[in-house]
Amino acid sequence: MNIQDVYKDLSITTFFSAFHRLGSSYMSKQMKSFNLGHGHQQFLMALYIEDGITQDELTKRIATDKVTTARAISKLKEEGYVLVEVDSKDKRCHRVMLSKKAYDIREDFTQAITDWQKQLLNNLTEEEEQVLLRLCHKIVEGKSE
Amino acid sequence: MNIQDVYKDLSITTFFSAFHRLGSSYMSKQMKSFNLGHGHQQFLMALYIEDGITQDELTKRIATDKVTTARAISKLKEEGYVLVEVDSKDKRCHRVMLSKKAYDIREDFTQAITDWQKQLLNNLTEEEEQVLLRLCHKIVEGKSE
DNA sequence: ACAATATAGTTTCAAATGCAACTATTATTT
DNA sequence: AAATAATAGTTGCATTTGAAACTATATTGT
Repeated sequence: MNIQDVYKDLSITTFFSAFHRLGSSYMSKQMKSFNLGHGHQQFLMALYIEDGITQDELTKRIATDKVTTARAISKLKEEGYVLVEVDSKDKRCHRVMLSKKAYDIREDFTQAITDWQKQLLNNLTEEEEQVLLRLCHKIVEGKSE
Repeated sequence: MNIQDVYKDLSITTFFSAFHRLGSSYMSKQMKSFNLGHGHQQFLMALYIEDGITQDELTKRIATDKVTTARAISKLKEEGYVLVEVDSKDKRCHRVMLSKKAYDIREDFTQAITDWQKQLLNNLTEEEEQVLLRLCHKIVEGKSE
């Protein structure tokens, strides 16, 4: 039984899970230098994209649980990467702001993600990579209405 | 800031993690009727594709940790879905065989996976879905040499 | 043949994650 | 305006998961 046969019936779910695990493992090591775990990566990324959003917005964008967000932000605060501030208009909302320290590591951090992506997708052409990203976007767009 | 902008800079890693989480959550509920968790799904799937492979082979195909495999198989055995047998030639290897019970649930089980896939990819055309699957295969092929 | 190395699997421990129940604040209904 | 419902976040508990160290068997090198 060759390798194509082995994977031929695997579902999308299995692929995504495998890619997630491989990425977690890789990023765990990379994030150690920032004193963070692989799970924090997405939160930093989302905040680089839009600084100052609330925990609830983070939860929605990352498609995770609010508990996970709360704990991730708590850790990021503890490590000095973010500041948390209660919204003046709606006191239920906590706004998360990136610190200087967070911007200081931005380049190294995004490089680590880029490196991982390159490694994971090394078998794809530039064009295929773009197609894959576009399909991912399209999947997400279908969910966010 | 509209939804496209929000996701426009997200990396492949973030997408895969989100898809994995969404799938885990969905499959957790589905797997309850089999007395299993979402993590067992991939092991059953791999065994339906090739019955009687060793734990080590399972670990490699699912791209997980051997600890995770050991525990998953232990649970599947406990629930009567598999039988484990020490290889006669190499006593280090444990071969995992599907039971009748495993084949009995096969249809319902694969249906659950199909349903999830449909739900996740509902925004994609049939053709796009095929492209996505093909790209996933290609990514994996690059890893397995 | 024996020592060193590699491989398959298990055990132990620590970290990540999710669900349910909770508090605090805001919005809606009557 | 008071009661009810909805929303944002937190806490506690249980489950899942992975890394490191371990045991048992097999392979390799001399």
